[in-house]
Order: sequence, then structure tokens, then C-alpha cells
Amino acid sequence: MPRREATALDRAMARIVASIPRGRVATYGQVAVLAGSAGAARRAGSWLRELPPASKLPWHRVVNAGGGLSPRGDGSALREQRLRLEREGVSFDARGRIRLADFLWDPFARRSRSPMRSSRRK
DNA sequence: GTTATGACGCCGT
DNA sequence: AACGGCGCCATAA
Repeated sequence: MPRREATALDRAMARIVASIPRGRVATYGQVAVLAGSAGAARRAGSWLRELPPASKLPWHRVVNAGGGLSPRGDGSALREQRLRLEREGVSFDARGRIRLADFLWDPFARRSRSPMRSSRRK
């Protein structure tokens, strides 16, 4: 049995994370807001950590507000996350960060364009 | 009831 | 741009 019953917030976050499209990412804060609990970004992270390894949720599509992957005790999960993201077309810059301008999920966009990497700036 | 902890985030230096 | 400080929500001790 789960060490803890799923709360309404847990279910809401699960629903949000499940809707993040392939090849896009959402931030912890964004998940919290969409789940109806703005400011609970930290909670979102803690909740993800509790997910069973067999979870079907696309947990790897949740990144921090800086476009980076948040570290945890074991770096193996971190490499797994990056691997999964790259496999669906999400690219990382030299500093290991994702260009959110290109890959951040917009839940309100009717149809999101496939990210074009031609948008180099600078 | 308090205090510590954490896959976070914003703001000021 | 990087860092430290502080606030935030929920859990665990």
C-alpha cells in the first residue's frame, strides 16, 4: 500500500503531467499553477520523487524554471531524464540547459509548432 | 505544536 | 550571470 493516500493536489498534478505533450517540457511551478496550487512548485518536486519507478507518467518532461534538470541524490535518474528528453527531440545547450523559448509547453496553444532550431539568436 | 527538509522560484546583490 | 536569502506548500520527525 502507498505510505500515503493520494490527495486532490496529487491527482491534479498527475493529470497535468500526463498531458504534457511529447517533445515539450513544463516547469515545476507551471505544473503547480495548472494543478490549481500556485506556489507549490516545491511540492510538485517532492511529489514526483514519490512516484514509483513503474509510473507511466512522463515525469522526465518536468524541469526547473531555468530550463535545467534538477539534481537528486543519484545522478543516474538525471541521465535517464536527459536521455528520454533527447530521444523525443528536446535539445540541450552547452551548459546542459533547455531553451524554454523553444520547448516550454503552452497548455493553451491550440496547436504547438514543432520547435525550429533555426531560431538562433545572439 | 515546532522544526527540519525538499526533483522550486523570485528578487536583490 | 551566478549566488545567497527568503517565501512557499506539504511531509516527516
